[in-house]
Amino acid sequence: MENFDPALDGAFHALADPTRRAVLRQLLAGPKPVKQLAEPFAMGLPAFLKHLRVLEETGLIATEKTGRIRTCRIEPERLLQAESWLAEQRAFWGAGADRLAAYVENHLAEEPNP
Amino acid sequence: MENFDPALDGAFHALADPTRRAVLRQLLAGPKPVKQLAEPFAMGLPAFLKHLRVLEETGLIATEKTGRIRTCRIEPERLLQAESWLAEQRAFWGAGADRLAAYVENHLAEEPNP
DNA sequence: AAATCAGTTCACCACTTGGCAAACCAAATC
DNA sequence: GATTTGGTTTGCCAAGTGGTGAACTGATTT
Repeated sequence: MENFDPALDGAFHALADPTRRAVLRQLLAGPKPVKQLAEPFAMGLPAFLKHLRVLEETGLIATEKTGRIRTCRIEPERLLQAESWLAEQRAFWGAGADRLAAYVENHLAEEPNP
Repeated sequence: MENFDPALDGAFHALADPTRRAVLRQLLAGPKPVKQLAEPFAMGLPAFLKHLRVLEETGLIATEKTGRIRTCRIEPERLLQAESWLAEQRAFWGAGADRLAAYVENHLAEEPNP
């Protein structure tokens, strides 16, 4: 029932950028320092740091600075929250019988694009 | 490996707005005309139509106009695509053993002795 | 035919986003 | 102690977003 959940807003907004999704992908393999994370992207560090800050403020990653390097690690809770919202919606449109019938009628006759 | 998928960009961007998420919730119960969809929200129709267009261009909903009323219905494919991306990431960070250990250490008060 | 109703379009506005360059700070390194 | 290295801050800019009000179109009702 939490339609106005700011955490969801932030999580989906953060995920809407390919750079940020790629950062999350990199962090799946384990924590990494900022510069190593930034390497694959064709942009300056300031721009990249903005993306990191978005991810951190949203709670999708956490960072810690030791010495002069800042290490980033993934923070799975928000990711799980976003996924569970989507799963909840899916469960819902699976629930209505007529809704399901309409879906079948409209989509099963054609070839869906994967 | 499709990090630069514009469809995902659009889907997550569309989901980042509470109004649009609420519209999707309403449509889970079945197709609805525009005005009925717009009723719960404290905004004019032009602003609401912009949200609907975002949802439609992203492929999250489909609309059809008969007479003077436009009926909207949900289009589950994009939703599934977004959810499966998240599920994929979750599967990944479940894969790394040290990553999993760090997660347990940081978030669970239990002892993960395998 | 006139009035209403459901959308639509248009012009405009405040605010955010995503990028840049340049200067700056602190920690390693030479 | 001078220099590189990793990160940060500060302005700045073009483009996009989310909203408004007013005018308009076309279908329905009276």
